[in-house]
Amino acid sequence: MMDAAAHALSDPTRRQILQLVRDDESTVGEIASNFPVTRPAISQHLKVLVDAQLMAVRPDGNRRYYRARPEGLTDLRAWLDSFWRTSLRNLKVEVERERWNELKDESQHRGLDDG
Amino acid sequence: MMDAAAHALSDPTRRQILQLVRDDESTVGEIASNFPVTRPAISQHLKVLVDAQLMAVRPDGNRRYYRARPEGLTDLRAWLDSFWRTSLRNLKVEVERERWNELKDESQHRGLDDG
DNA sequence: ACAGTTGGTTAGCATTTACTTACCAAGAGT
DNA sequence: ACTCTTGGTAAGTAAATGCTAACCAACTGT
Repeated sequence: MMDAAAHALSDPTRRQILQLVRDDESTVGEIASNFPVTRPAISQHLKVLVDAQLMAVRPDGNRRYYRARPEGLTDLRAWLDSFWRTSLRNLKVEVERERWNELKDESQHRGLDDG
Repeated sequence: MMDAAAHALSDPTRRQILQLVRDDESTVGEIASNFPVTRPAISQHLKVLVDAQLMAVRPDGNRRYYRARPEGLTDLRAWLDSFWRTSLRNLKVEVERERWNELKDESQHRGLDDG
């Protein structure tokens, strides 16, 4: 599920492909012309992206139009978001605890100085 | 930058490690005990995660406490969010255009039937 | 019918990756 | 001092990955 999406996004070329078709569908040739690698390489990347449900194909006669499929990112985004949120919350709680301890220390020192 | 984070997250074991230390820091041994692989393997995964800035270490005597570093996800999250949002917006626009064309067709047919 | 375009697939290659075993260094506890 | 615990590092290995060159299939336009 999410494994496929995470794996697909791990390659920089594949991320660039996604960005390239983000706003407009385009053919394999068009996509490949934007990269320093051969068309078969792009074709293989496209297969990975389609398998991961991050892209969809629309055959039209001779050509095949590829477009981005944002829904394919849902699971990964959910995971990332959940992780990010709780992790950050924990961090904040800890920082607050530290600050609290510092304040306690200060007041204790003040108490000693006064006594 | 983001490449390292994306690459680090592409491995399921590394994602599980992150989730494991999401709420509490823990030592290498503790982490490793949750996986079917040897401790050196975990150590290597931890190196990847730290290099990608997704984790931080706190040495304490003999042990090393690892914790998640959510800030390390900022760039990747931003990329994903931006991609997801604009891509989805484009999709919506297209669906609306299609629906519009359908409506136009319908009214044309009605016109023909009436004449 | 036939040449050109478009793009998926295969085989082979070099590199990377995830793993294990063996080893080593540093701190902890007796 | 010396042993045990903890964990990083190195070498080696099998599998996966990204690439190219060569090939093939399907559709296009003449």
